[in-house]
Amino acid sequence: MKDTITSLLESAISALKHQGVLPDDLQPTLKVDPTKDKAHGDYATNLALMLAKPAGMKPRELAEAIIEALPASDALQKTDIAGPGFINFFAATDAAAQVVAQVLDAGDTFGRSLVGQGEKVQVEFVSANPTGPLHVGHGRGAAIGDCLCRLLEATGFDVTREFYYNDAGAQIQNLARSVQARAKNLTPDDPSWPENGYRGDYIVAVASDYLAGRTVVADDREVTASADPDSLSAIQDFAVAWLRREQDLDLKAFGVAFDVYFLESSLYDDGKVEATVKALIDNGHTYEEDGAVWLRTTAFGDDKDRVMRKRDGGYTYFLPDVAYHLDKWQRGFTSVINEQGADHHSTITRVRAGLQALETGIPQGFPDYVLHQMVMVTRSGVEVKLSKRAGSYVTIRDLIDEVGRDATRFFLAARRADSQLTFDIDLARSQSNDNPVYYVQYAHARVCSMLRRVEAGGQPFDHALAMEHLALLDSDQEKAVLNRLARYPEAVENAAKNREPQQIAQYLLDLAGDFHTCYNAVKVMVDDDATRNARLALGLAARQTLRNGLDLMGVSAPEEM
RNA sequence: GCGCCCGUAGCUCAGCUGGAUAGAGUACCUGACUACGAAUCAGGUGGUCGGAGGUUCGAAUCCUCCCGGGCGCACCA
Repeated sequence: MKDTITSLLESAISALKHQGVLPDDLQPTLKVDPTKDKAHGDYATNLALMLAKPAGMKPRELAEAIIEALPASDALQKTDIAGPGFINFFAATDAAAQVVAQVLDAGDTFGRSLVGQGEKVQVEFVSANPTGPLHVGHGRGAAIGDCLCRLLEATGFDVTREFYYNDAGAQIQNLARSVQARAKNLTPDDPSWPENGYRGDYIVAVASDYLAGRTVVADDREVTASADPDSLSAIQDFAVAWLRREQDLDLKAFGVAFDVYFLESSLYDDGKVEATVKALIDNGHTYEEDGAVWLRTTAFGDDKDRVMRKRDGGYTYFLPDVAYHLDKWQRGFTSVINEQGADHHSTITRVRAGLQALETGIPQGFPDYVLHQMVMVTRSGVEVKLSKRAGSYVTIRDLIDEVGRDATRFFLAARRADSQLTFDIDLARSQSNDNPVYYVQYAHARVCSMLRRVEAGGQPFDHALAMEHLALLDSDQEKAVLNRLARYPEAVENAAKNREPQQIAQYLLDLAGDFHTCYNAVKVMVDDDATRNARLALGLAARQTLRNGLDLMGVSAPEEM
């Protein structure tokens, strides 16, 4: 519908150019938007307002000229000029209703497109170090990152999900010491408890499995415990595998899976860190000062230079980061999105500067970032502090257990990534029926229920008959649903392009709202075969679209609730 | 002090990259199940879009400066 109007406007413009009303060199960008108020028709354009000045005419006069020049079309019922010079388009009912046929024909593929043209995209998200169960911040990253991947897949990209972690740094040694202390029956209150040791209960479980000689299998590793409480390195190997497995289970419960697990230590093992250092030095972007080697990141937009090799000979964290992103580029990912917490935002400039200093032709904006702001969790009106070390943080598993996977995923992905989020556990748990996700799922279940009912009543849905009578869908409520359905493909494309999963959540709430309103206003189970089947078809199209949208969010579409 | 993000109804948040009278949910009032599922719907109360300037036909949206909040600012990761 939108495309039809756009092409009509294009011919109108060229006609007006021909008549000399508009200057020949004018190249207006056409903007046709769905209207908010149905009194303004179905679609509107601000074209006359945009062109009034270059044309030297009053907006309303120009709008009249444009309408005059518009070719005749069956798709339009009428056009109007409104307000300061908007042109409103009223779609002919049978043309608008064709979207029902489109949705039912396309089925699961409705809304999918090929705009990505098979381009490889890598999305790195969660990337938690294996020192504890995933917390709610990781959950937000998982929900947003996975939804982003689904959106990119739906728009024709070839997506790789990647999880990056460090199994060798200071935090991992701290983990090993904490497990060892538990294995030796120490508690965090003990004077010889490791400084800043991990206090969480899971450390007790790791220690007990270690002493029992258990074998743990994670997605990317398998380790059998040696049970020797004095071997710190054996404890470390086991603890890392144990927590990787724990995180795998968290992610599985959340419905998120990764294609690649990438180890920071492999960058050292494969000589990639050394190679990166050498390239940076060879390119002349480094200097020595105070016994350390610095990278001149200020040459690439940073506000101060950064140490890359410490006085003790070790590397700072950002060097492997640069080597890692060079590796991504070399693996053929020209498009890389990093989804991470906003507390890491300062690495963006640094990593990009390091990549530029390598002078390998990597574009300045590589990689892309989607940052999510902090999640504050409240219980009984009091903030629950997120702290791995304290061991009292809210895990993603807690939330799934308390409010369910669907609600948790929807809640965490339904808000803009760059605004802070308050997750009120009491509200999510005690009033879970008020959660928006149920509103959307209920709309889906309602259509399923109708379908069951007509089949049980011996009047099953007649697709061919429905398609002949789609023009009967002419009430305001039905038109609202039709318009909403027609906008779904664009919503998916926009959400993917803008990297904003919450736009899908918003769309689903809008569609469910339109549907519920229609359901209450227009009875489907009527005697007239043509009317009943046309209305059922509308319901089925809504159900299909709800299902497709929920799938993009990794949320189920139940047939009954 | 410097940098990034945010500030929209009592509360939780949308607002389709500049459009028409700023919208949902929740909370609080009024109504609708002897019709398809009331986990729903219809109506009402509730706003100086943090503030002040600017850009233009038009600003919650873009620019500048303030105010307020969050997060960063290591030879930690």
